[in-house]
Amino acid sequence: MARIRRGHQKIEIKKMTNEKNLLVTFSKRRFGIFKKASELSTLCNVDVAVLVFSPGKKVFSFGNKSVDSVIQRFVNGAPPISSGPTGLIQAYRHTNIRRGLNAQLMQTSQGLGFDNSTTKYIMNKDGP
Amino acid sequence: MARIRRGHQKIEIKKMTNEKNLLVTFSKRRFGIFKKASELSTLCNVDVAVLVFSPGKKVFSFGNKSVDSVIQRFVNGAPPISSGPTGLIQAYRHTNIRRGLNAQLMQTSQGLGFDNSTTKYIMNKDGP
DNA sequence: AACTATTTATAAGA
DNA sequence: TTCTTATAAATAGTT
Repeated sequence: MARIRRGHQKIEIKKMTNEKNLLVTFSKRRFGIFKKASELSTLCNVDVAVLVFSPGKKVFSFGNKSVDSVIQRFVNGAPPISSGPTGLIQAYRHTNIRRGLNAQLMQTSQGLGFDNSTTKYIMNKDGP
Repeated sequence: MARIRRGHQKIEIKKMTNEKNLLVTFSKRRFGIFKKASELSTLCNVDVAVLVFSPGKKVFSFGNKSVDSVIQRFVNGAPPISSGPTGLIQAYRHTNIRRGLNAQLMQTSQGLGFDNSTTKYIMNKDGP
């Protein structure tokens, strides 16, 4: 058939309204991120973990090692606190203190719907 | 100058040997993943967290919310265990049980240096 | 699920 | 290290 192809358009980075497209896009992009994470891990010989919650509230994760070991390494800036009613939360606490500001700024950028071309991404960075 | 451009080549996905290139690539790709994660989060209105350890052993993280809140949501399949000498590890334990196989398979694929064109990515998936 | 036009990421270079 | 740009890779819309 002699149908003229209109080409594939770029999309705006904002919440997708079409639920069917959203689900397809979610799958494609989730796969894409996991692949990129895998490549980064291999190329640079570093540990990477990615956690993604689906629209259906399932959780998908990727890690070059087990996700749990990477998370544990992440949390390890804080020695595990093994008592108290909110033990797990407390275990994260002191890393939270150091990451708090950046985390907030990052969230703010997100909230404003930041723009590829001009906005700098603000990233958490923490280390020994 | 009349230098002929040789063009930019694709690279193999294996550990980079040139340390300088590795560091540049690490920075670029880390940024790329964080951007992708941000887009996924916005487009599909889902929670995402990414943890990356640098070659210099620093940890970089991205989350649409605070990384900690996303990790906590991830771990929440298991009620926090707040006692014992390895409290934090125990808190992860029962999610580990369900994710163990996939995590191992994924790691195996990594170890074999898997190939874009043929290998299927095996991803962790867990949910209620 | 598979196909392509287009957009986006990025390897190499400046 | 930050910018440029040619090529490779991801992906939006379609089939």
